[in-house]
Amino acid sequence: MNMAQPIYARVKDHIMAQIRSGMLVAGNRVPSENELVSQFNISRMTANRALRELTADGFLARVPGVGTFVKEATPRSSLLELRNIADEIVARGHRYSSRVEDLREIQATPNLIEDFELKSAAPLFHIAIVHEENGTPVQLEDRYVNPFSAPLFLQQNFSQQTPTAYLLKLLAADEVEHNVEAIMPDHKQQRLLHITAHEPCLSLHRRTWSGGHVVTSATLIYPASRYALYSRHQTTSKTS
Amino acid sequence: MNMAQPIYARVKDHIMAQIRSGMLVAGNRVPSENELVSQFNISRMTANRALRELTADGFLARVPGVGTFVKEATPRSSLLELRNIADEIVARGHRYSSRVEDLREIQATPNLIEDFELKSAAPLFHIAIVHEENGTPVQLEDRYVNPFSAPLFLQQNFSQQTPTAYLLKLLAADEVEHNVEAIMPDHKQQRLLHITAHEPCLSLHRRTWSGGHVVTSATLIYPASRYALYSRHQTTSKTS
DNA sequence: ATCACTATACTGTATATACAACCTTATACA
DNA sequence: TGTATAAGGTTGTATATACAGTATAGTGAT
Repeated sequence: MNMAQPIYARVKDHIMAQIRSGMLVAGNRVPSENELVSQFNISRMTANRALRELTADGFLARVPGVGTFVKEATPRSSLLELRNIADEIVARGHRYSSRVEDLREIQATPNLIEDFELKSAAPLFHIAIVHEENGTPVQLEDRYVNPFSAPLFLQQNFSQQTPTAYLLKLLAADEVEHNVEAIMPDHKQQRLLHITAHEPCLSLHRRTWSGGHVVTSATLIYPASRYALYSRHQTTSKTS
Repeated sequence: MNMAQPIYARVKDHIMAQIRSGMLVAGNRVPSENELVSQFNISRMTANRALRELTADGFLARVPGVGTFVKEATPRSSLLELRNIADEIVARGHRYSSRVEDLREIQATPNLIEDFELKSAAPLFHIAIVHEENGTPVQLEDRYVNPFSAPLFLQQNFSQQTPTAYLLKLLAADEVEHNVEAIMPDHKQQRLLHITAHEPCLSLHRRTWSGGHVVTSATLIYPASRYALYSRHQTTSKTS
């Protein structure tokens, strides 16, 4: 086979494209192995590999004797990694949108002076942006950025590209600090997230260093009913 | 095949056991597919599946024309390290105490069957324990344990040693999954944690694997006013 | 000594075939 | 009507075979 992509990968892409486009949603049945055999003129083992790998990736669920089905996409954000929420939403096959609520230069408050390890008040960039999944607000991002690290920050079009994506492209993160709390959002936050007064939220505060300086400090607020933070990783294998 | 475990899984276990025991360390070469064929009297496709899946799991790296090698285990730190809350409290110079609220064998519910990757209902061990710092409840631990992994779990004295400490001593964790949410605790949880009705809590759900099996599944509830999750770590490579 | 070629080992993919286990539905029988 | 049985579709696993692509070691000719 002298193809750019192996057949099983093309079958995987074909199914993922249908999931991402919304043609297949959670609970829907995907073609059986034999149906894929007829559809693509491939062998059953190739179809099996495509479905098996998508199952291992968590997108499908298989039931012996019954069929293969699209799994529920649980909205959750990766915890330890710096990932772009827009990518996460699109990867679930959902629609991403955002509203920029504020974007300007401000003067560092005492709290921010501490956050950015400054010696005295200095200008910082600030952005407030609401990230939406299928039109529903799922994250309120309140971010401050060091002007020396990203001098062109204010000129970016953040309806095209999230602040995270821009900063990741611009700078390599050397060090990351996370602090996670459960909070009751204030009135303004409730309004921006379209939630009621009694819904708790996750507050993820993250500082990122690059080249020994604090590049950005962000508070990400997730409504509890719509989002969770997730991580799964292997640990160093040691027996002693 | 009327075996308890499929052949490819046994080959995977065989290799993982060597990695865990230290017989194979990072950089070492593992047997080639044809060597596994001779060693186990299996077909090459079965050997291929074992090595391919271990590669997808991140334990091995394969180089066409050369061989298959044990990959460097990248320790991903911290927020979510398996730490013993008693040690943390003592490390702060405070007094640790605990109250065991429940400790017995139960039958797996559908949710637990999924959590533990079981095929059908089976017995599991359960413990509910409140951890206290200077007499104030700071964590409610609701944990289920696989009896095959820790058969003597129910006989332990958990006022002397936390479940986490016992399990860590008994088993090496290969993989850990975390899910963090903000919740409003129910009445029972409020009572156990001595908090009022309007205080949000962090809910940290953690599953731990050892030797390819889910060893334990725990939900840790922290009152927002008394605890936050924190991590700070260096990143070796740029995250995309 | 250098280069080209060959043999060999290894991974990667694809197919055809086979059998087991499981589930649902239809059918036959009591 | 109710129950057993059969049939067919589904996933899960295992094997034998084939060919392509890659890396390395060795061989031989120049």
